Amino acid sequence: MAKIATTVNEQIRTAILTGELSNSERLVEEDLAVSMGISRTPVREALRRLAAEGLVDVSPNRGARVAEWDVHDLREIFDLRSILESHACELATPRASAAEIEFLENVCFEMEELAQTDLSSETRLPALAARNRIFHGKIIEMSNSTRLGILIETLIHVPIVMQTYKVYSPEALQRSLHHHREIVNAMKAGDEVWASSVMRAHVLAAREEILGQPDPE
Amino acid sequence: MAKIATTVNEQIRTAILTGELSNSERLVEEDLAVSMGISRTPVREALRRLAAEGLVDVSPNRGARVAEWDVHDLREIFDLRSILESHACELATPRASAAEIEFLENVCFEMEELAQTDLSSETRLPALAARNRIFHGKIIEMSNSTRLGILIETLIHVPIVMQTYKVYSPEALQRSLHHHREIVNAMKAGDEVWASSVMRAHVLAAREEILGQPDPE
DNA sequence: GCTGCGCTATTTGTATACAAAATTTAACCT
DNA sequence: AGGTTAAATTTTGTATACAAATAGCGCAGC
Repeated sequence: MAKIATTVNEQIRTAILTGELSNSERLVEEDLAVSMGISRTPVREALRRLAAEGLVDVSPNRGARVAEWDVHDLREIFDLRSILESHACELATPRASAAEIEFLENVCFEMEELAQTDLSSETRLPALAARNRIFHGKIIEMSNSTRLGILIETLIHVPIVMQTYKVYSPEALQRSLHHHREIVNAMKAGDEVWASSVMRAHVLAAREEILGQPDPE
Repeated sequence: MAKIATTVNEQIRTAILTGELSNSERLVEEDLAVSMGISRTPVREALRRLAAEGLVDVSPNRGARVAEWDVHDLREIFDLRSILESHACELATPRASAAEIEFLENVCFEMEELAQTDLSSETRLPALAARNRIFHGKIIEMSNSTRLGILIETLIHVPIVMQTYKVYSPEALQRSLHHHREIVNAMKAGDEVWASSVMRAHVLAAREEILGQPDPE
């Protein structure tokens, strides 16, 4: 069993994402350690990693709390995602191989199938969310920009992604799937402006679906 | 003496940035620890932090090495900076207060003064670089987007920034200063498209100045 | 000379111990 | 009673100890 710290990282992360650890709750190293039957050392490491991922806040000598996000934060995140993922599309389009296009089309097809089936939401939504991550991840990979991938990943770690499809209305889901198709079509046509524009719209649409109207401020 | 780990972090970082630790050199925890007269624990923590910042690579059970960047990496970084800093300008422009504009104008003025003086490069360049960081940092701060600031910061940690002005030709320096002025003017005019466009050009120009022509690949 | 094996020595990962700091609790003094 | 200070407790930060994994090295075999 290599790297307990990694396992711990996952455990704490899912605990946060599932809301098992409530917002701004204090994360006491010793408590977490004993509850997992390990020592504080790997817990400490995991907490620091999670801090780097933005899931917890740590203050010197005062420990870690689970991070808190307000609507403004989420808006920031979606704005940045819209910019960065759109850029990923732009980079990916001229590099896309036929095999990669086909792969993306397959994912599109699977998601469309899933959207039609009447499986109970408990099985359907995770399957959709997983395919969605694959779709977006593949494009980022195709962009061939390591740092871009890292930046997007740090943005995505934030919880909403988990619940994204839960709040999706049927119409929004349809629109989302159409966006995916359109992105692939644009890439197949080699039109990076088209592809990146659709991706930008795609993410911004998700933002509105989840956050509602832009806050006036 | 609070938080040795933070101190260590700084020490190792500057050691990397100054090239004191050569590229892809192995960073043995114990060695670093004894050379600093402390234990492995804070060194470990510092290394993980630096890994999160992208300055070192750590593999499980295999330790940390200082990260290596090739031209492709640097190109990626500048491209992303051009996008993100331009976005920062876009957000900052409608929010800019008169005082903030004045502050930026002051920084511009100081940099222009510095560029004219005949101080030896050893004192002039660091002063210019410092003002440059202040200028860009202020705009990011004005954008009021925490995450945007974090993303840009992780990109900037990479060494080139340190040497940026060293390789600047006099003409490039002049252009850079004019860009700064133009950005402030655009913000004063409340024209976020103008401001963000100049910023994008500003960063891309820096990219070319430092990296030369785009690699054909 | 080169490759593959196994051994030893380093080096990382985790646990535990102790010191410094912060938080909580209790007592104290107006 | 209210608020302030001072002890007591908890919690973090660092050091040390030990187990597991890796890397380096020599040697045999071809």
